[in-house]
Amino acid sequence: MGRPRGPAGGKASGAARKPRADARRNHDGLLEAAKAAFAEAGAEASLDQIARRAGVGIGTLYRHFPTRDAVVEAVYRREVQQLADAARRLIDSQPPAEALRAWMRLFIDYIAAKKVIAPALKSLVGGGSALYADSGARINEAMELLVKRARASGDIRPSADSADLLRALIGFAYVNAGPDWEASARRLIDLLIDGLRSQPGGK
Amino acid sequence: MGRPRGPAGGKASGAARKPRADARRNHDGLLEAAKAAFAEAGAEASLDQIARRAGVGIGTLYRHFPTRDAVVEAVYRREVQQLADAARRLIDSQPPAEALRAWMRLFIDYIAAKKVIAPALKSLVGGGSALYADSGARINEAMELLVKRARASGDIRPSADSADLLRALIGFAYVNAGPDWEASARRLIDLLIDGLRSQPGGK
DNA sequence: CCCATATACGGAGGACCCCTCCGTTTAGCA
DNA sequence: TGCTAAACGGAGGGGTCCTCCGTATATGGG
Repeated sequence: MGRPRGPAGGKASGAARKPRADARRNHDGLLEAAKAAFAEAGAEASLDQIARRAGVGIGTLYRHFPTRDAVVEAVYRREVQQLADAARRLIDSQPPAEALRAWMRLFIDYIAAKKVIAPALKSLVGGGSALYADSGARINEAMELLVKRARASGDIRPSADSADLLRALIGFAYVNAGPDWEASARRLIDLLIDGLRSQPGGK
Repeated sequence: MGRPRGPAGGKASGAARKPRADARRNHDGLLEAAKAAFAEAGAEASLDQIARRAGVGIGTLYRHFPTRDAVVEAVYRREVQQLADAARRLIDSQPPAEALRAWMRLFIDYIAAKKVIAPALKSLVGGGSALYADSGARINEAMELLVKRARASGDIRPSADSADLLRALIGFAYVNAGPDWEASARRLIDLLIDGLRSQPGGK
């Protein structure tokens, strides 16, 4: 049958075709619209509305993002990356336990600014869809790095577990309503840090 | 004109009529069906299905419970009451800080058994509908009682705040997925207690 | 016992949501 | 420029929550 004649050209396998220009444009537009919609309406924002806002059909949205979770994940991948990077910065600029505290506070600030991130993280620590695995892993690594350093330096008890702390942090952040929730979360972080500094079961 | 002739009789205002027998029957049946449905399918169980299961129309369900939250609230009011009562029992049987720890663990056990309770409590600590106010208040009181005693006895730091701790507890409970979540929640409770026993900011 | 009427019932239907499917349009290589 | 693979878009199916209103019935005074 001869070689294929279409623009698909050769490249049997391996490098995928470069996406079409309109596809890329729509992809970006959808992300922008989703980001805005989530910030306004929380993670419950309707996908139909997001598509309309981006000026594309709902079908287009679903081709780019197979499920609503995929939209959320895509929107916040970048934010999560920033959060993870911050951990490395903090660890270089202050004592391990303080870096841990500072990062946890930063985490809370992030949730406050973009509430959508919380459900995404919940699925990390829980049984949610595997789509969040990537972002989740980054956060996990950041937390683990901070905890390891603090443990190694003797700042916190040796039994400190990074997964536990992450759960706690997500929990604090999840209860994100009421005028006082941010302050409350910060107090709770301080309480955890104090607990970590004391001896287990000690007075 | 004259005075009303129907069975409504006089009683212009004040004591409401006794509800009709069929109404009471349906109310109970709906609660039973809802309890079962929530236990099986979690808090997301469909109201249409609950109505069908109870053998009544969806309209009947909505007359008895104006919103889905009202159904959840009604179902779990009793469980919440038990939890609140447990606080009083615990406080009489062990030292204040230990009573606090034991109650927090009990709370986690409750969530594990009936996941539906969690969203209800979230709305307490957050901005949810006022329908949960009643159950929420009971839990709040229980926590406050425990914290006050422990503070008064000097077991925990004077700055301990019961609302903060309740937030934390709800947060731990909310992240209720993964095989390890209960154990993790218990470790975190211990960590909080250790923090509460230490001096703020102290080593 | 009967019957008038307040009370309760039930489900069709509206508004919204998520997601699928497929006929139509278009970008971009040859 | 022509043609084909890629991308588009929205109708529509199945689901949810909740409202509305015509119909049925429990109940207590006469």
